[in-house]
Amino acid sequence: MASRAAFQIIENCLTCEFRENRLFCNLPPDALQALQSIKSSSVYPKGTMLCLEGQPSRGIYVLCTGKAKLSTMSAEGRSIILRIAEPGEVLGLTAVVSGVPYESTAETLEPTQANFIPQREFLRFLEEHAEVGMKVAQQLTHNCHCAYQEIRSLGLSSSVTEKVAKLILAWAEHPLELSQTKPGEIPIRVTLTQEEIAQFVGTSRETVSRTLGDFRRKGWLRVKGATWWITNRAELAKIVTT
Amino acid sequence: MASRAAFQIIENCLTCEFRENRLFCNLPPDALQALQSIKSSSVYPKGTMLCLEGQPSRGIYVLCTGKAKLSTMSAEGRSIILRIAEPGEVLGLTAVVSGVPYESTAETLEPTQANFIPQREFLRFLEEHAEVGMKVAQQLTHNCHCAYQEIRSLGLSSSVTEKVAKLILAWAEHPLELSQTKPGEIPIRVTLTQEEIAQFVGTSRETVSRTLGDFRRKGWLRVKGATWWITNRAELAKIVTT
DNA sequence: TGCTGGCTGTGATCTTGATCACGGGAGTGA
DNA sequence: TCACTCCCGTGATCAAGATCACAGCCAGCA
Repeated sequence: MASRAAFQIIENCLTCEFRENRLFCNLPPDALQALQSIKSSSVYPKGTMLCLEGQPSRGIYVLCTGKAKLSTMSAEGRSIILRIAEPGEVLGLTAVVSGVPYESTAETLEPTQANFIPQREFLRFLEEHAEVGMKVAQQLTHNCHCAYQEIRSLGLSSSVTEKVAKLILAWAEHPLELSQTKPGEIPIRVTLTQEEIAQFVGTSRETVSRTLGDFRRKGWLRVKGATWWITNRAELAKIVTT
Repeated sequence: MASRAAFQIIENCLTCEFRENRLFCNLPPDALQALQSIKSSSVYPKGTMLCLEGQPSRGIYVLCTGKAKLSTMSAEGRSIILRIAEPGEVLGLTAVVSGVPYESTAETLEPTQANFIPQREFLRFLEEHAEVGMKVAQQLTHNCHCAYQEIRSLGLSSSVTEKVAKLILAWAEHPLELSQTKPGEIPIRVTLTQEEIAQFVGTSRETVSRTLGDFRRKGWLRVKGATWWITNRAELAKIVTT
């Protein structure tokens, strides 16, 4: 289960090899330099709560590696997953920008490196580097976009089967790189439990289990631990468009 | 049905009496002056489509008076309402900021005055007036906030009854000012049809009809055309918290 | 005056998926 | 090695709400 490669730590934003592909990190050199001096980088184990819904905002987190699930709860304690944040994304931005409590809970799904920037320092940084404002806007836009996707999924997809298929196909956009892959099979890494998938698509755990069982029985999917293989993408896609 | 008062037109942002209470309009004088020179103000009749989902973005609209419903469609043509935009809000911001097509359709629900600002001019304006970036961020934050609310409503509320009650109570936050109001009754103006309410809460028109009928029969609600009276707010609230 | 089209009320039926209940397997720590 | 705790699979039951079908109402209009 542990990854074979040692966990890679990114020391310095300026020399980070991923910087250019990432939503928030690709800043002009002077801004990066300033960012470097106010951030504090840490590695958090799986299951760490970076932000807690309803807590006063302390600052933002920029994900360097790993993933975090953002979720929100109802008064009764039921919860729903808003989205999975990827490296390069900023967490807690809405709270810090508008000076309100965190609007969602962020929990790491894997060991995750993140840069924390305290609220005051970040706001000052924002004032001094106006170009960063645009990046902030883009991250917020991305949040909105994901939220709208989720709304479409919850409100417009007719059946749970369709929603689950849609989710799996979305994952298939970023397939795993494996040496021993049969042609036509798409390997993906699934870090969510069935319970969490259920929270993502707004249904119950049992229904997800049944749906996945269905897909497997039809030969559209193979599951082994956290690694899944999509064995018939076309059929899955057919469900979604219907 | 027509309002007795003549439709009030706001000529000038600098002298606009509502400016201070509004999300986007309360800008520093020099920014306002610049805005004044690039905006073009119009009054649109009810039912005008200001933005169309999927169309390339041409610019943004700032609502001065009136309301607009923002909706999005699935591939099959079913549609869902994302939120109702109020005066002071900016429409089409995500599209213009990220340079992508409009993400939702905006349709006026009443005769509506709005300031249109073309994309290029707005982006230039944004560069030259860094303070505005913060307003943009706040509007985007608001969009996110509403989207998350909607997700909670769609994914976490157990019953349709609850969602409808929640919606009505949200409207009750901005009651109508009427001369002949009985004490304890909250008059509200409802510009949505039952079909649209159904799209808002993610259910069918018939179910909304039945639910409202239920509320009326229980004496919690009185309906006359577009004016409704909430006659028992406490009972409605009871449903929501359960 | 009557007609037309959009909105609303309501009955009957049928499907989906929630919920309860239980067993089984895999990892983990004492 | 044995509990113990998470996950996952699956059966049975049941209710909420989608869908179809139709009728009434009202405003606007010729």
